[in-house]
This record gives sequence, C-alpha cells and structure tokens, in this order.
Amino acid sequence: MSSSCPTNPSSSTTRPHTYNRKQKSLGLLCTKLGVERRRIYDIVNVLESIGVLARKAKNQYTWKGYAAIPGALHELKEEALREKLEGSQGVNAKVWDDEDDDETLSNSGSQNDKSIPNSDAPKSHKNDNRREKSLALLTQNFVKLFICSNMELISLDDAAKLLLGDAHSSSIMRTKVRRLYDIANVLSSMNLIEKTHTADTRKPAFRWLGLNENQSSNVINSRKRAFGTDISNIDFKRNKVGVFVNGEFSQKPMKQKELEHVSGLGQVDKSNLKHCTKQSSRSYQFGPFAPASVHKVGPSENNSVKQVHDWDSLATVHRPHYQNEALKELFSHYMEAWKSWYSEVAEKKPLHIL
DNA sequence: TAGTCCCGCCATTTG
DNA sequence: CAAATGGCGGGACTA
Repeated sequence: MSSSCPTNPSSSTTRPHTYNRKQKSLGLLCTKLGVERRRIYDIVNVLESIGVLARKAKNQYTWKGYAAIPGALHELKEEALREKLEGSQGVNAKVWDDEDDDETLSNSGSQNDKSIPNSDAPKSHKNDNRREKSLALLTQNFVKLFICSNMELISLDDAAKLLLGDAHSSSIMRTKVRRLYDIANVLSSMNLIEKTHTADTRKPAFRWLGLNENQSSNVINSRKRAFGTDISNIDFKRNKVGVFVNGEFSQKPMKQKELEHVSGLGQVDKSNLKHCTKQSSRSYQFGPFAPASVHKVGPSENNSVKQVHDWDSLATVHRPHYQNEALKELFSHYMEAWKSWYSEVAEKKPLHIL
C-alpha cells in the first residue's frame, strides 16, 4: 500500500489532469475509510465473482459496474448447468474441500480465467487447490445454489454442507460457514440476497433476490433495469443501510426481522442440489467497462456508465462502526471510493489500486 | 446457546 | 526480496 508503485501511472489516461496513482492507492483508501486492507480483498473477491469487478493484474482492477451482474449470473448459471450434465450422475457431488482436489475445473467457462498469465497446466494442482478454497469460488458456488435450484431459502449451514459435499468435520464446517457469512454480507449489501429465516424452523437463512425480478430464479430475462443502474438519493442513517435495488435505493433497517415469514417454501433439498454445485471457473466476459452491453438481460434502460451519477451521495462520511453492519458499510464506502476513481480515471482506463 | 463476524497471523503469489 | 493477496480460525460479541 502506499507509496511508490512501479506501474505506469498516467500515460494511458485520457485524463490530462493528474491521474494520481498515489491517491488511489489501496493503502490510502483504506486509511481514509478506516478499514483494514485485509477486508478489502474479501470484498473485491466477492464483487469479482459476480462480475462487478475484474482484476486485470496485480494492483489493477477494472470496474465493470452493476450492469455486469446479469451477465455474470448468466454465466454462472450456464456453467452450473454444464457441470450438472457432466458430473451429475455421481450421486455424491464432489466436494471442493477436503484434501483431494482434483477436478479439472478451472476452465469450464469462457476465457477470462482469473486472467492468469501462467498457463494452466503447470502448477495447476496447487493452484487449483488454492482456487478451490478461494472466497471467489465459494461465492460463485453459493450463488449457484440459489440460481440453480429451487430452494427458496438456504441457511449458511446448509450451504456449507452442500458445498462441502459429504465430508465435513465440524471444524471445516465452521470455517466454511464463516466464509459464507463474509460472502452473504456483501451480497446482502447489494441486495442480491436477503436474510430471513425459515418459516418452520426459525433458523436464519437467505433468500435470493437476484435482480429483483419476480420470484423466478431465472435471472436472465426479466424486465427491470439492470441492477444498480440509476442510483439516486441515497441516504444512510444510523443503523440503516442503503442499498440500491433496481435503480431504487432502499434502506433496510438493520435488523429487519420483519419480512421473515415470507419464507414459506424454503427448505433445503440437498439431494436435489448436489449436482448443481461443483466447482466452477470464473468466466466473466462482459463488455468493456460498463457495459450495459453485457448480455444484459433486461432492458436495462440506462447505461451503467452513467450510473455514476449519484454515487457521490453514497459517500457519506462516517467511519464504519464495524460490528454487524460492517461489511455493508464498508461496501458502501468502497463503492463511493471507486466511483470517484472511476470518474477520474475516465472510461476504460483500468483502475490501479495502489 | 447459536449465530455472527471481527481481527489479524501467516502462507502464497507477484512484480 | 518486498509488497500484494488471501486462507483460515480463534475468540469476542449478540440476540
């Protein structure tokens, strides 16, 4: 963080102004936000998993925007279907965890695999191992659970079990669940999922909201504008977290325990899920920046590029008072920070974190 | 107590 | 080698 960074600074910028790399250093950002650097990585990974961001290289991220989400989800869904086909029969869907990794995963999707320069072949084993345990993969698999199954509600425990396959020591489970919390917090912030609890058991669980189209899990085709477009008037209040949903900004009262009941159908049907999950590979392929062009789904009327508008309002100053709303706030702040970066950096220029 | 998730050590990966 | 990343899990905090 901080200081000197080798990478080329200005150059590519269209911005005559100073594209001050230093000002965009992750370290500085973290300081300003009062956030630990380590946290950022988690968030970035989740965002990248759903297409909002793309890592181009070390210290280089490209903001894709919310409009990229539909496309990413679509990809995930197809990928899941593909996996389902190939690996299904095996009653026990594999497990990612547990020592034995294997799977040739990593490359089912389209190009873009983590854009890892090194070819795949070599150190693949170890890499795969890492990859398999990555928050990014977990995020995608978690999302697949929702978009590929008919489960209405999924508790993190169930998700962990499903994603872990059979073998799960309580220890591994615990860790997995911790990660899922990390992920769920970010996804919740984006309103892609929401927390509730099963009707029967009062067990906490999450419901997929997706792009907020009607219930159907078919994320890819319904109206509603692209996720996150048109963000406007945001206003946070203590204990309230603003979230943008389809253009509108909604505030969820921190612990909204209201809607709970809704859940009716929820119930995890493990069996029916197993196959659908399996590792995947990241494969995003959205258009360049904001792409509203991404095979977007709905008629997202406005181009995400412009979703920039009110991001400023997202700013709001207040240090994240961790505890609970932690990631959520952090996320908001981060969005704001990025937004400013974005505007400064001009169109396609990659952002340099640090 | 179960559910959350803060916090940061430390192993890896990269440039 | 230093900096950037990120897996991982102990344990504090809450409801």
